[in-house]
Amino acid sequence: MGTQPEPSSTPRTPLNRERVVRAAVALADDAGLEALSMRRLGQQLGVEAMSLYNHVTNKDDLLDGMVDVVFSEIALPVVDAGWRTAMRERAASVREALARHPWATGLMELRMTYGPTTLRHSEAVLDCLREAGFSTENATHAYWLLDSYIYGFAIQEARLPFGTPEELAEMAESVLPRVAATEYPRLNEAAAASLASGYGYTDEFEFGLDLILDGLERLRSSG
Amino acid sequence: MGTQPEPSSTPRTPLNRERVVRAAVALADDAGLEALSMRRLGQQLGVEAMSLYNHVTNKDDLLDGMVDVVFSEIALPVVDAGWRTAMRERAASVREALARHPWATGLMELRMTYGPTTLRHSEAVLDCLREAGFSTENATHAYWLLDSYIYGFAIQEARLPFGTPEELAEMAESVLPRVAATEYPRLNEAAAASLASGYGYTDEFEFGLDLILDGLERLRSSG
DNA sequence: TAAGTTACACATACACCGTAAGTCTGTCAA
DNA sequence: TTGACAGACTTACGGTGTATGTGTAACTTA
Repeated sequence: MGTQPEPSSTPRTPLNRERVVRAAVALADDAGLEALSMRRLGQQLGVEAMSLYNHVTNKDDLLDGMVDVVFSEIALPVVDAGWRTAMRERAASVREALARHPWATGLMELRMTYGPTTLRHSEAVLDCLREAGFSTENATHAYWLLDSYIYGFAIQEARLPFGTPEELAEMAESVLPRVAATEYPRLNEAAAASLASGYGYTDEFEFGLDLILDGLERLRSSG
Repeated sequence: MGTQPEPSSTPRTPLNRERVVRAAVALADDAGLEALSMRRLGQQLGVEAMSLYNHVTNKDDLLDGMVDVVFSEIALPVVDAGWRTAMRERAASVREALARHPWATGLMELRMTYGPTTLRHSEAVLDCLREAGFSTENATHAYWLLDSYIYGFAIQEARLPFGTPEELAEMAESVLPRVAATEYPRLNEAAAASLASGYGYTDEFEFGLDLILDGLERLRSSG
């Protein structure tokens, strides 16, 4: 091979779109979306900002790619297991993905990605419901309802500052007494009850999910 | 009164926080949130950008104020009418407010406003549910469930590009044939059905809402 | 009425942003 | 060897939020 290339001084790993997008996701994950600038991302990759534009047409394009990464982490529903567990698992999968990347909920609203990932996912969900006996209309209803609930829950979860029950307790102890008591008795009552029964987002999420699934089951078997 | 002030050359209306925030809301409403810059907002008010900082500590503070405006447009639940209609009307009110200001959903995630507006609202909702016979725990569940659904629905509604059935039809005609048919039969099927029955967001919203309210009613009367 | 204080619009300046445009360099094909 | 080309680099422009300092008109107090 004659003279080995012998990467004289810079052993540069060959940047590409995949690497750029993944680095962006990582950066947003642990520094927040507002910290994601082209210059800083370039820095993270050992490269000037403008070099990124060889692999990404735009910052918007980059953000689209990031959303796509998140969506690709969502498991497709498995029809064989029955529609109900399929929907339960899908819901959990979506929630986990959005919790893993809290910035994602903020992005989804703007960019609406009718890319193959999204389309395939929608198709799979609808197919699962139709196979289970839902009419076309009811399958659509069910999809809207479930997705609305899941996204809405994810947003609220991302918005609240406490992830663990301990954080919740700490927060409640410091904030509530000042605010509430006489003026907000119901809020106080609810907070106290939540504290008493080691409150957790997962339980809360599943409560609502099951209520919805119960309603959908009734819909399925009756119509 | 001697010499009337007689605003010699500049009859400046006396800027204040209220006016600044309202102008920001108006600007975001019809030019989009990304068009809202301090300079442009100042221009809109006939003032230099820096002058705004006499009434607003921050851009974040401004955004908080905007969110507060939106929340203040949401009607408090009226207990007398019964919990179900109270919750229905509240849901409609929230959805309308968020649809009026599509940028609001994008903001809510970040800033979490435990201001008096929000607290009072939460208190009223919880009180309504408790008065209707829900246990403390179930009232909390119900609140989470309803809010998640409403917010999630609002986001999806804001994300989709077609507001009217006509726009939907137009969109479907242009996009679907290219995408779907053999590869995405269920999506096609659903789209066709939606087109056939003059599809509308309000109907979709109320379907899910009623299903949830039914579930909650069962919860209330059983436990 | 005079002096002092305050409120608030303004101008300037800085660091950072996304990105258009052009240049330099290393690799591979002919 | 040479030519093409991919891709990283440099420079520059107009935009952003906002720290800092100045000027002025309106109120307060003596």
